[in-house]
Amino acid sequence: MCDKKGVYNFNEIEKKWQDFWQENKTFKANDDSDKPKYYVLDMFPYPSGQGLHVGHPEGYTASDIVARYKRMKGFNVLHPIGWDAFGLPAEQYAIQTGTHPAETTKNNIDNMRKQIKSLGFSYDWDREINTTDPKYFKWTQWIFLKFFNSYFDEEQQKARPIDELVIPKGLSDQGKAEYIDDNRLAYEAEVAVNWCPELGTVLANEEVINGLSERGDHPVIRKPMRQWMLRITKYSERLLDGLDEVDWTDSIKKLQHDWIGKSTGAEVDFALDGFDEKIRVFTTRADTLFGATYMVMAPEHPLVDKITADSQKQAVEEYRRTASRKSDLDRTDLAKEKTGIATGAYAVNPVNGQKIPVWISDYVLISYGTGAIMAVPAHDDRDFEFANKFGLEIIQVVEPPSQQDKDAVAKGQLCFSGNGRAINSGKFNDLGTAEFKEKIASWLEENDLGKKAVNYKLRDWLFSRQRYWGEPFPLMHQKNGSIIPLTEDQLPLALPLVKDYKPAGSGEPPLSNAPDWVNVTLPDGSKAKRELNTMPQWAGSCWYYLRYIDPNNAEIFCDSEKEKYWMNVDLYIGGAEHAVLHLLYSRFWHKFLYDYGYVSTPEPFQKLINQGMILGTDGQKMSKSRGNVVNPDKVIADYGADSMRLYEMFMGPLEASKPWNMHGVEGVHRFLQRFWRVVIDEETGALSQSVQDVDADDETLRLLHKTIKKVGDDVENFGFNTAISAMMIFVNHLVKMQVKPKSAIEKFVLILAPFAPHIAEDIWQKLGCQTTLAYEPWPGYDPQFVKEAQFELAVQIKGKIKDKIVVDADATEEQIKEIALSSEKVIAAMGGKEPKKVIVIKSRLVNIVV
RNA sequence: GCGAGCGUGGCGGAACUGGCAGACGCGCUAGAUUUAGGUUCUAGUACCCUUAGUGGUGUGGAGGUUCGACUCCUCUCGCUCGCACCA
Repeated sequence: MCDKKGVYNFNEIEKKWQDFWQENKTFKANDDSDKPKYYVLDMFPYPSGQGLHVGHPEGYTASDIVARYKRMKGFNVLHPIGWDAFGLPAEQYAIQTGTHPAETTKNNIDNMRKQIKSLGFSYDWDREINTTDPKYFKWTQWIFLKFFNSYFDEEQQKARPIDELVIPKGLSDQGKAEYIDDNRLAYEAEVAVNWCPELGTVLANEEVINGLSERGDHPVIRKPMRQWMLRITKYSERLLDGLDEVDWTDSIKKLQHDWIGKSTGAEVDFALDGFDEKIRVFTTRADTLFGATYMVMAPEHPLVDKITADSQKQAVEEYRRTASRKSDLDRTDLAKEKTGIATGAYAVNPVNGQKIPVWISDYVLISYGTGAIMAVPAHDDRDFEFANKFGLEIIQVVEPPSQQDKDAVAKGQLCFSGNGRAINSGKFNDLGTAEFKEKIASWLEENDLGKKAVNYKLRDWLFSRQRYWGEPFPLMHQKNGSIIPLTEDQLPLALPLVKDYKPAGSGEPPLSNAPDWVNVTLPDGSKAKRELNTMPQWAGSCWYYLRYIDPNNAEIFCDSEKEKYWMNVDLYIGGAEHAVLHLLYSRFWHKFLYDYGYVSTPEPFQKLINQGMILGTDGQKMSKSRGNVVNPDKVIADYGADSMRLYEMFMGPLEASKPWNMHGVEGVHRFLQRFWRVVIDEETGALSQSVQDVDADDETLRLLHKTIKKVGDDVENFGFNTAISAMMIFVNHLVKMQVKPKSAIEKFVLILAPFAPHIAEDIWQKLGCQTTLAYEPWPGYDPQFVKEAQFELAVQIKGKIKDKIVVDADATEEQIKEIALSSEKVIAAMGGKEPKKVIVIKSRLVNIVV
């Protein structure tokens, strides 16, 4: 084998073409082109020390096939890649070894870039970006400052400069400043965070598992800390509406829809017996007001202190202390029984003047609605459970439609939360649920007791992290507490060098270890301190797709003419794990930039595809501990990048999870090898003698055209596995032929090229073509050849196949019927009976009913 | 608990809009080439039965609609993934 000159030497071929593409900048996207544009984007990777795993190339291969296909279809294609390079692992490594995260990151990027290049993806490498590059994060900081300097105009439903905010009259200077700060889209707030005393740091929700830290299993508690927040909730409605405009799967849309969690209902004020204050509640079931038998406030509710009776003070205090120590996870653990304590205070039900007790319980969340509820135990499962536990009154006010439920609910044995007919509700009796809601809302409004209201589950975005390896906030704090943002010419604000990457024990972030950087003298001689928090990893990925459009612009994050040409992203491929957060955050930033006219489209990503997970050979998720991780470098070394790409696509549908199988790689490798041998003489490396300039026979021509159609259609629909299967069928046909028509092979090479570009380029060259095939037009097909000349007609009697007859494709229904009925086998099978009904499906089958 | 998705040979998977289930690949069996293994090539391969047929059964299970169901409807079982007290 080794002495033959012309064997399929994939290592050599792949290196040769990767070098060629790089030297010739084959895939450089042109900003100034008459061609229609196509922007195909991959979710950029975090450059980890582990390097690439086989999951990465799945999405990247799919997008690369589309990119290459679209180029051949005459599109000007933008297909970029970069690095989402801020993040915790490099920082942890720095804590352990003292290596600067920038160095670790650079090494990891160099390694992964090499790996990615070895797969032959058609990226425009001149547009490579890196979120940790100061030239990049300058603009992340710049966008943050825009948020800081903006407010949300409710009337226009859009962001506007903070200077244009109308400030209420009669405020003191301090009051004005506070009013402004309260309206900024980036604001500071004291919020409860996951604090891990053992690690001395704050953790993200995802890093807390069952109340313990993911790393090291240390206890995590809730602790209020000053944090930066982004007011994403102002965009709830627009983020919801925008989902109608994009071409995403229903399941992803639903995920985002539910995450935003819009619910419409009413706010109702309950007077407090003996106090001037009122308790305001939010409810979606104002029609059950007559059944409200008690109230519950969140333990953190500001009224609790005021209204608690002296006799309950101690118990209430203790309950609040316990609740505050619980993590969110503990609090939401359904397995736990409901807890709570009465405050000793009473509220008055506005519809009937009934005095009802006020309790506190941690099943009511301070962060949703008004932080207090009216409890209707007969018609709310949670209230039902609570009332039963503490012996509170249950009054039925809705009659269920089903007789069975009716009795159980009446006896107080069952809670019914569906719609029904109103009872025990005074003048509202007999109303249906929907109608009741309307009527009671108007009644509340007329009597100044409440109004219609909308609530969202979506919370403002906690945007600061107590970490080193992130974008510094471009802000300074003065002694008097006021905040001075940096000006645009002061950006980027780079990270300082520190000796110690650990957070200070007090919870001060690692940046406090760089006093020279932290302490600033302002032009007027006064002192200020820089913000010590950094931004979360999501920040850089919120807008990276815009930077690819204009990666080196020093004046603006993206030139608006170029933005208008390239946006929006036509196809976005990435993992489903980002279905909510990344995609929601970047849509939010995009809409914000849209408000200022920096981007021209309301949504960034038109079409979204989530590739499925690649599992280990054992069908389990790949992990180091299971020892089932497949190394892509090894696969490429053994079988080549083309085989790797082909196998990743051949495994199954792109969006499905599927297990890896090394024999499968061998299978597609054999396919490439077989094709190679069809065309190339293995002894000499020249074109095989059997490839000749002859006309293709009818069968070959039909198969070729059918294959061209099938592969093109499948690429358009992301059915890469079936496209490959069609190409295998074609090659199997070629193998059988003594003389192979060169013209057919030329066309076939072109459709293979997006999938296995190296071998295709090489064969293209051996066929005598001088230059790269990357911009050769995608071959067309002739519809007349796609149809078969004849087909095999299946003849069924009562749905069972009795005969198969070859029939001309242009036979009429009558002719087909006749042919079928005159078949000997059919006549025999009918046994002399007369056909009752004959169903003819053209070009498929005939079904005879007797 | 709620929501979404999925169940097809030994395995990964195909099957257009209700029209021949199992394309393509893996694996396996037999044969050819080879000193042998591997490679390559040829033939076969859903299951069951028998005298190998013009046979029976088959798309998680049970019903239904239809001339005809992997496909549509109802119920049910199993798996996977989200969400998880949002009033």
